[in-house]
Amino acid sequence: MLAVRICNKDEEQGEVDSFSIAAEGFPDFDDDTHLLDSINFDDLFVGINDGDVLPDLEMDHELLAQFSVNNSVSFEQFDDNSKSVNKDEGEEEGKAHGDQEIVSKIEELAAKSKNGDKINKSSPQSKNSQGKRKVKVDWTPELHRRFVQAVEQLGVDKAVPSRILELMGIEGLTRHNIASHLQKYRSHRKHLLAREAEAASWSQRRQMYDRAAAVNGGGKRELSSWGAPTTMGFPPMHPHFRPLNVWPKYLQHSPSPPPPPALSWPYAAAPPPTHDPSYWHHHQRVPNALTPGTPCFPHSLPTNTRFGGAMFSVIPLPHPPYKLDLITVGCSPSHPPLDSYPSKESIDSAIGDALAKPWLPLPLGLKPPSLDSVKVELQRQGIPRIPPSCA
DNA sequence: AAGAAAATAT
DNA sequence: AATATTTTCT
Repeated sequence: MLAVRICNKDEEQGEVDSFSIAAEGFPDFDDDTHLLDSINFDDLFVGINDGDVLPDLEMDHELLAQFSVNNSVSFEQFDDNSKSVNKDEGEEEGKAHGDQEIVSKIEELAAKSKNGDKINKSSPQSKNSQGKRKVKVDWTPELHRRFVQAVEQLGVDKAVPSRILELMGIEGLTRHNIASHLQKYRSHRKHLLAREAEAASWSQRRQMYDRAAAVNGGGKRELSSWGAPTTMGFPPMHPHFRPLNVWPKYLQHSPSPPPPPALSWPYAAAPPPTHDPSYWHHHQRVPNALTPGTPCFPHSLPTNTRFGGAMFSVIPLPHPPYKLDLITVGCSPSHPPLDSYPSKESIDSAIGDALAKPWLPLPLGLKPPSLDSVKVELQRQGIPRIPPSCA
Protein backbone atom coordinates (compact mmCIF):
# COMPACT_ATOMS: atom_id res chain seq x y z
CA MET A 1 0.00 0.00 0.00
CA LEU A 2 0.95 3.45 -0.32
CA ALA A 3 1.14 3.88 3.30
CA VAL A 4 3.90 2.18 4.99
CA ARG A 5 3.53 1.17 8.43
CA ILE A 6 6.05 1.69 11.06
CA CYS A 7 5.56 -0.81 13.66
CA ASN A 8 7.11 -0.07 16.90
CA LYS A 9 5.97 2.09 19.63
CA ASP A 10 7.85 4.45 21.66
CA GLU A 11 7.96 2.59 24.82
CA GLU A 12 9.02 5.40 26.99
CA GLN A 13 6.65 8.03 26.02
CA GLY A 14 3.90 6.06 24.58
CA GLU A 15 3.82 8.31 21.66
CA VAL A 16 2.45 6.80 18.63
CA ASP A 17 5.09 6.52 16.15
CA SER A 18 3.50 4.30 13.77
CA PHE A 19 1.68 5.98 11.09
CA SER A 20 1.07 5.88 7.51
CA ILE A 21 2.22 8.30 5.05
CA ALA A 22 -0.15 8.84 2.29
CA ALA A 23 0.49 10.57 -0.90
CA GLU A 24 -1.95 12.98 -2.27
CA GLY A 25 -2.89 12.68 -5.78
CA PHE A 26 -1.49 9.30 -6.11
CA PRO A 27 -3.40 7.33 -8.62
CA ASP A 28 -4.73 3.91 -7.93
CA PHE A 29 -4.57 4.65 -4.37
CA ASP A 30 -6.21 1.53 -3.28
CA ASP A 31 -4.66 -0.74 -5.71
CA ASP A 32 -1.50 -2.10 -4.35
CA THR A 33 -0.54 -3.77 -7.48
CA HIS A 34 -0.38 -0.71 -9.53
CA LEU A 35 1.43 1.12 -6.94
CA LEU A 36 4.02 -1.51 -6.58
CA ASP A 37 4.47 -1.47 -10.25
CA SER A 38 5.31 2.12 -10.17
CA ILE A 39 7.89 1.87 -7.51
CA ASN A 40 11.40 1.80 -8.59
CA PHE A 41 13.02 -0.61 -6.28
CA ASP A 42 16.39 0.33 -7.42
CA ASP A 43 15.82 3.64 -5.89
CA LEU A 44 14.30 2.08 -2.94
CA PHE A 45 17.42 0.26 -2.11
CA VAL A 46 19.87 2.84 -2.95
CA GLY A 47 22.21 3.30 -0.13
CA ILE A 48 21.30 0.36 1.89
CA ASN A 49 22.98 -2.33 -0.03
CA ASP A 50 26.21 -2.00 1.72
CA GLY A 51 25.93 -5.38 3.12
CA ASP A 52 25.90 -4.76 6.76
CA VAL A 53 22.47 -3.39 6.72
CA LEU A 54 20.68 -5.42 4.25
CA PRO A 55 20.66 -8.63 6.14
CA ASP A 56 18.70 -7.06 8.91
CA LEU A 57 15.92 -5.88 6.81
CA GLU A 58 12.70 -7.57 6.64
CA MET A 59 10.55 -6.25 4.00
CA ASP A 60 7.37 -6.35 5.82
CA HIS A 61 8.09 -5.05 9.18
CA GLU A 62 11.37 -3.40 9.26
CA LEU A 63 11.46 -1.54 6.12
CA LEU A 64 10.35 1.92 6.61
CA ALA A 65 9.56 3.90 3.67
CA GLN A 66 8.36 7.30 3.18
CA PHE A 67 6.69 8.25 0.07
CA SER A 68 7.06 11.73 -0.94
CA VAL A 69 4.87 13.23 -3.48
CA ASN A 70 5.77 16.46 -4.98
CA ASN A 71 3.47 18.66 -3.13
CA SER A 72 2.24 17.20 -0.02
CA VAL A 73 2.86 14.62 2.48
CA SER A 74 0.32 13.69 4.95
CA PHE A 75 0.44 11.69 8.02
CA GLU A 76 -2.12 9.39 9.33
CA GLN A 77 -2.17 7.64 12.51
CA PHE A 78 -2.22 3.97 12.53
CA ASP A 79 -3.89 1.63 14.84
CA ASP A 80 -1.42 -0.73 16.07
CA ASN A 81 -2.82 -3.66 14.31
CA SER A 82 -4.77 -2.04 11.67
CA LYS A 83 -3.58 -2.41 8.20
CA SER A 84 -5.94 0.00 6.80
CA VAL A 85 -4.63 2.83 4.87
CA ASN A 86 -5.96 6.14 5.64
CA LYS A 87 -6.28 8.55 2.94
CA ASP A 88 -5.41 11.92 3.96
CA GLU A 89 -7.14 15.14 4.39
CA GLY A 90 -6.77 17.36 1.45
CA GLU A 91 -4.06 19.83 1.30
CA GLU A 92 -5.79 22.82 2.56
CA GLU A 93 -4.70 25.86 0.82
CA GLY A 94 -2.27 25.26 -1.88
CA LYS A 95 -4.18 22.55 -3.55
CA ALA A 96 -5.60 22.75 -6.95
CA HIS A 97 -2.48 21.33 -8.32
CA GLY A 98 -3.03 18.89 -11.02
CA ASP A 99 -0.24 16.67 -10.01
CA GLN A 100 0.67 14.87 -13.06
CA GLU A 101 3.87 13.67 -11.73
CA ILE A 102 3.33 10.86 -9.44
CA VAL A 103 5.77 9.72 -6.99
CA SER A 104 8.70 11.96 -7.27
CA LYS A 105 10.76 9.71 -5.24
CA ILE A 106 10.98 7.38 -2.44
CA GLU A 107 13.17 8.97 0.03
CA GLU A 108 13.27 6.94 3.03
CA LEU A 109 13.72 3.42 3.87
CA ALA A 110 15.48 1.17 6.10
CA ALA A 111 15.39 0.76 9.69
CA LYS A 112 18.92 0.17 10.40
CA SER A 113 20.30 -1.80 13.12
CA LYS A 114 23.27 0.17 13.82
CA ASN A 115 24.51 -1.77 16.67
CA GLY A 116 26.32 -4.95 16.37
CA ASP A 117 29.55 -3.26 15.79
CA LYS A 118 29.55 -1.41 18.98
CA ILE A 119 30.59 -2.43 22.33
CA ASN A 120 27.29 -1.32 23.38
CA LYS A 121 26.52 0.46 26.48
CA SER A 122 23.00 -0.47 26.00
CA SER A 123 22.31 2.77 24.42
CA PRO A 124 18.95 2.74 22.82
CA GLN A 125 20.71 2.75 19.59
CA SER A 126 22.50 -0.42 20.09
CA LYS A 127 19.27 -2.03 20.69
CA ASN A 128 17.84 -5.19 19.57
CA SER A 129 18.09 -6.40 16.08
CA GLN A 130 14.99 -4.48 15.47
CA GLY A 131 16.78 -1.26 15.85
CA LYS A 132 14.51 0.88 13.91
CA ARG A 133 14.83 4.49 13.85
CA LYS A 134 11.73 6.38 13.48
CA VAL A 135 10.82 7.34 10.06
CA LYS A 136 12.17 10.60 9.02
CA VAL A 137 9.66 13.27 8.68
CA ASP A 138 9.93 14.89 5.38
CA TRP A 139 9.55 18.54 6.03
CA THR A 140 8.19 19.47 2.73
CA PRO A 141 7.67 23.11 1.99
CA GLU A 142 4.02 22.55 2.52
CA LEU A 143 4.50 21.01 5.89
CA HIS A 144 6.98 23.63 6.85
CA ARG A 145 4.57 26.30 5.86
CA ARG A 146 2.06 24.99 8.24
CA PHE A 147 4.70 24.85 10.85
CA VAL A 148 5.66 28.44 10.33
CA GLN A 149 2.09 29.43 10.26
CA ALA A 150 1.56 27.85 13.62
CA VAL A 151 4.65 29.39 15.05
CA GLU A 152 3.70 32.82 13.91
CA GLN A 153 0.23 32.41 15.13
CA LEU A 154 1.50 31.57 18.56
CA GLY A 155 4.12 34.19 18.58
CA VAL A 156 7.72 33.37 18.31
CA ASP A 157 8.24 33.37 22.02
CA LYS A 158 5.22 31.33 22.89
CA ALA A 159 5.76 28.83 20.22
CA VAL A 160 6.64 25.65 21.96
CA PRO A 161 6.50 22.23 20.46
CA SER A 162 3.35 21.07 22.11
CA ARG A 163 1.34 24.06 21.07
CA ILE A 164 2.69 24.00 17.62
CA LEU A 165 1.74 20.42 17.40
CA GLU A 166 -1.78 21.28 18.34
CA LEU A 167 -2.09 24.02 15.87
CA MET A 168 -0.65 22.10 13.06
CA GLY A 169 -2.99 19.30 13.72
CA ILE A 170 -1.20 16.80 11.67
CA GLU A 171 -1.50 13.33 12.86
CA GLY A 172 1.55 11.28 13.00
CA LEU A 173 3.76 14.13 13.84
CA THR A 174 5.18 13.87 17.26
CA ARG A 175 6.15 16.56 19.59
CA HIS A 176 9.70 15.48 19.16
CA ASN A 177 9.50 15.93 15.46
CA ILE A 178 8.37 19.42 15.95
CA ALA A 179 10.77 20.19 18.69
CA SER A 180 13.64 19.28 16.53
CA HIS A 181 12.35 21.18 13.59
CA LEU A 182 11.78 24.11 15.83
CA GLN A 183 15.31 23.92 17.00
CA LYS A 184 16.59 24.18 13.53
CA TYR A 185 14.12 26.83 12.65
CA ARG A 186 15.25 28.96 15.51
CA SER A 187 18.80 28.37 14.66
CA HIS A 188 18.33 29.57 11.13
CA ARG A 189 16.42 32.49 12.34
CA LYS A 190 19.08 33.40 14.78
CA HIS A 191 21.72 33.39 12.12
CA LEU A 192 19.66 35.49 9.89
CA LEU A 193 19.05 38.05 12.57
CA ALA A 194 22.67 38.12 13.48
CA ARG A 195 23.57 38.76 9.92
CA GLU A 196 21.13 41.53 9.60
CA ALA A 197 22.27 43.12 12.77
CA GLU A 198 25.81 43.00 11.67
CA ALA A 199 25.02 44.47 8.32
CA ALA A 200 23.04 47.21 9.97
CA SER A 201 25.84 47.91 12.31
CA TRP A 202 28.28 48.31 9.52
CA SER A 203 25.87 50.37 7.65
CA GLN A 204 25.79 52.75 10.56
CA ARG A 205 29.50 52.93 10.82
CA ARG A 206 29.61 53.65 7.20
CA GLN A 207 27.27 56.53 7.65
CA MET A 208 29.26 57.97 10.46
CA TYR A 209 32.37 57.57 8.50
CA ASP A 210 30.96 59.35 5.55
CA ARG A 211 29.63 62.17 7.61
CA ALA A 212 32.91 62.67 9.29
CA ALA A 213 34.64 62.54 5.99
CA ALA A 214 32.33 65.13 4.62
CA VAL A 215 33.01 67.40 7.54
CA ASN A 216 36.76 67.26 7.38
CA GLY A 217 36.59 67.55 3.69
CA GLY A 218 40.02 67.14 2.28
CA GLY A 219 41.60 67.79 5.62
CA LYS A 220 44.36 65.61 6.80
CA ARG A 221 43.42 62.45 8.33
CA GLU A 222 45.17 60.68 11.05
CA LEU A 223 46.24 57.23 10.35
CA SER A 224 45.72 54.52 12.78
CA SER A 225 48.18 51.87 13.51
CA TRP A 226 46.63 50.16 10.59
CA GLY A 227 47.90 52.82 8.32
CA ALA A 228 44.39 53.54 7.35
CA PRO A 229 42.16 56.42 8.13
CA THR A 230 39.97 55.97 11.10
CA THR A 231 36.85 57.68 12.10
CA MET A 232 35.18 57.98 15.41
CA GLY A 233 36.86 55.01 16.85
CA PHE A 234 35.70 52.64 14.23
CA PRO A 235 38.12 50.38 12.61
CA PRO A 236 39.47 51.58 9.34
CA MET A 237 37.94 50.30 6.25
CA HIS A 238 40.24 47.61 5.30
CA PRO A 239 39.80 44.33 3.57
CA HIS A 240 40.57 42.52 6.74
CA PHE A 241 37.74 44.20 8.44
CA ARG A 242 35.05 42.91 6.29
CA PRO A 243 32.12 42.77 8.53
CA LEU A 244 30.83 39.58 7.18
CA ASN A 245 31.17 38.00 3.90
CA VAL A 246 27.69 36.94 3.34
CA TRP A 247 27.50 35.67 -0.08
CA PRO A 248 24.87 33.09 0.18
CA LYS A 249 26.27 29.77 -0.72
CA TYR A 250 23.44 28.93 -2.92
CA LEU A 251 24.35 31.91 -4.98
CA GLN A 252 27.89 30.95 -5.45
CA HIS A 253 27.60 28.23 -7.93
CA SER A 254 24.86 27.02 -10.15
CA PRO A 255 25.58 29.05 -13.26
CA SER A 256 22.14 30.20 -13.92
CA PRO A 257 19.31 28.65 -12.08
CA PRO A 258 16.00 29.38 -13.65
CA PRO A 259 15.57 33.04 -12.97
CA PRO A 260 12.75 33.51 -10.57
CA PRO A 261 9.72 35.15 -11.98
CA ALA A 262 10.73 38.71 -12.10
CA LEU A 263 7.96 40.26 -10.17
CA SER A 264 6.83 37.59 -7.92
CA TRP A 265 8.13 37.46 -4.46
CA PRO A 266 10.41 34.50 -4.38
CA TYR A 267 9.35 33.47 -0.95
CA ALA A 268 6.08 32.37 -2.27
CA ALA A 269 7.62 30.49 -5.10
CA ALA A 270 6.70 26.91 -5.44
CA PRO A 271 9.34 24.27 -5.44
CA PRO A 272 11.92 25.16 -2.90
CA PRO A 273 14.06 22.19 -2.26
CA THR A 274 15.05 21.96 1.30
CA HIS A 275 18.21 23.70 0.32
CA ASP A 276 16.50 26.82 -0.66
CA PRO A 277 17.13 29.25 2.14
CA SER A 278 13.83 30.84 1.52
CA TYR A 279 12.43 27.65 2.89
CA TRP A 280 13.15 28.90 6.34
CA HIS A 281 11.59 32.21 5.79
CA HIS A 282 8.36 31.44 4.19
CA HIS A 283 6.39 34.00 6.00
CA GLN A 284 5.21 36.26 3.35
CA ARG A 285 6.57 39.69 3.59
CA VAL A 286 4.90 42.82 2.61
CA PRO A 287 5.42 43.15 -1.07
CA ASN A 288 7.70 45.90 -1.97
CA ALA A 289 9.02 46.20 1.49
CA LEU A 290 12.71 45.97 1.65
CA THR A 291 13.87 42.89 3.33
CA PRO A 292 15.25 43.72 6.72
CA GLY A 293 18.96 43.64 6.55
CA THR A 294 19.04 44.48 2.94
CA PRO A 295 21.95 46.61 2.08
CA CYS A 296 20.35 49.88 2.65
CA PHE A 297 23.22 52.18 2.54
CA PRO A 298 22.43 55.77 2.86
CA HIS A 299 20.42 55.92 -0.26
CA SER A 300 21.26 59.49 -0.92
CA LEU A 301 24.88 58.92 -1.59
CA PRO A 302 25.72 60.50 -4.85
CA THR A 303 27.47 57.48 -6.11
CA ASN A 304 24.53 55.35 -5.41
CA THR A 305 23.27 54.15 -8.68
CA ARG A 306 20.65 51.90 -9.95
CA PHE A 307 21.17 49.81 -12.91
CA GLY A 308 20.20 46.53 -14.29
CA GLY A 309 17.38 46.36 -11.86
CA ALA A 310 19.64 46.32 -8.88
CA MET A 311 21.05 48.83 -6.58
CA PHE A 312 24.69 49.39 -6.77
CA SER A 313 26.60 51.64 -4.51
CA VAL A 314 30.10 52.76 -4.86
CA ILE A 315 31.50 54.80 -2.08
CA PRO A 316 34.83 56.37 -2.73
CA LEU A 317 37.08 57.21 0.12
CA PRO A 318 38.84 60.52 0.32
CA HIS A 319 42.29 59.12 0.05
CA PRO A 320 43.86 57.75 -3.02
CA PRO A 321 44.62 54.22 -2.05
CA TYR A 322 41.14 53.92 -0.73
CA LYS A 323 39.50 55.37 -3.69
CA LEU A 324 37.00 52.70 -3.88
CA ASP A 325 36.09 51.46 -0.53
CA LEU A 326 32.85 49.76 -0.68
CA ILE A 327 30.59 48.25 -3.15
CA THR A 328 27.18 47.15 -2.34
CA VAL A 329 24.89 45.32 -4.54
CA GLY A 330 21.40 44.53 -3.74
CA CYS A 331 18.01 43.81 -5.06
CA SER A 332 14.61 44.54 -3.83
CA PRO A 333 11.29 43.11 -4.77
CA SER A 334 10.70 45.98 -7.06
CA HIS A 335 14.08 45.54 -8.57
CA PRO A 336 14.26 42.05 -9.79
CA PRO A 337 17.52 40.25 -10.01
CA LEU A 338 19.51 39.94 -13.12
CA ASP A 339 19.75 36.81 -15.11
CA SER A 340 23.21 35.91 -14.16
CA TYR A 341 25.52 36.60 -11.39
CA PRO A 342 29.19 36.24 -10.87
CA SER A 343 30.87 34.20 -8.28
CA LYS A 344 32.22 36.03 -5.36
CA GLU A 345 35.65 35.04 -6.48
CA SER A 346 35.27 36.44 -9.91
CA ILE A 347 34.14 39.76 -8.55
CA ASP A 348 36.89 39.83 -6.04
CA SER A 349 39.49 39.26 -8.64
CA ALA A 350 37.95 41.66 -11.05
CA ILE A 351 37.85 44.47 -8.61
CA GLY A 352 41.12 43.83 -7.01
CA ASP A 353 42.03 42.49 -3.68
CA ALA A 354 43.15 45.84 -2.47
CA LEU A 355 39.62 46.93 -2.05
CA ALA A 356 37.45 46.36 0.86
CA LYS A 357 34.49 44.48 -0.29
CA PRO A 358 32.04 43.93 2.43
CA TRP A 359 29.31 42.22 0.59
CA LEU A 360 26.20 42.84 2.39
CA PRO A 361 23.40 40.39 2.45
CA LEU A 362 21.05 40.21 -0.39
CA PRO A 363 17.48 39.42 0.18
CA LEU A 364 17.21 35.73 0.19
CA GLY A 365 16.51 34.25 -3.13
CA LEU A 366 17.67 37.21 -5.06
CA LYS A 367 20.77 37.53 -7.03
CA PRO A 368 23.30 40.24 -7.36
CA PRO A 369 24.00 41.90 -10.66
CA SER A 370 26.21 40.23 -13.13
CA LEU A 371 29.87 40.79 -13.06
CA ASP A 372 29.71 42.51 -16.39
CA SER A 373 27.22 44.94 -15.07
CA VAL A 374 29.48 45.70 -12.20
CA LYS A 375 32.40 46.24 -14.46
CA VAL A 376 30.46 48.45 -16.76
CA GLU A 377 29.20 50.51 -13.94
CA LEU A 378 32.62 50.88 -12.45
CA GLN A 379 33.85 52.17 -15.72
CA ARG A 380 30.94 54.39 -16.26
CA GLN A 381 31.63 56.06 -12.99
CA GLY A 382 35.22 56.46 -13.90
CA ILE A 383 36.36 54.54 -10.93
CA PRO A 384 39.79 53.22 -11.55
CA ARG A 385 40.83 49.81 -10.59
CA ILE A 386 43.37 49.76 -7.95
CA PRO A 387 46.19 47.32 -8.19
CA PRO A 388 46.55 45.17 -5.13
CA SER A 389 50.01 46.52 -4.62
CA CYS A 390 48.58 49.83 -3.56
CA ALA A 391 46.77 48.47 -0.63
C1' DA B 1 7.97 19.26 28.49
C1' DA B 2 11.49 22.36 26.46
C1' DG B 3 16.01 22.96 24.83
C1' DA B 4 20.56 22.07 23.69
C1' DA B 5 23.85 18.98 22.26
C1' DA B 6 25.28 14.65 20.33
C1' DA B 7 24.49 11.08 17.08
C1' DT B 8 23.05 9.48 12.60
C1' DA B 9 21.69 9.42 8.10
C1' DT B 10 21.83 11.32 3.43
C1' DA C 1 31.70 17.92 3.79
C1' DA C 2 27.52 19.63 4.85
C1' DT C 3 22.78 19.11 6.15
C1' DA C 4 18.75 17.40 7.88
C1' DT C 5 16.52 14.71 11.33
C1' DT C 6 16.52 11.94 15.33
C1' DT C 7 18.03 10.70 19.97
C1' DT C 8 19.95 11.62 24.17
C1' DC C 9 20.79 14.37 28.04
C1' DT C 10 19.82 18.38 31.35
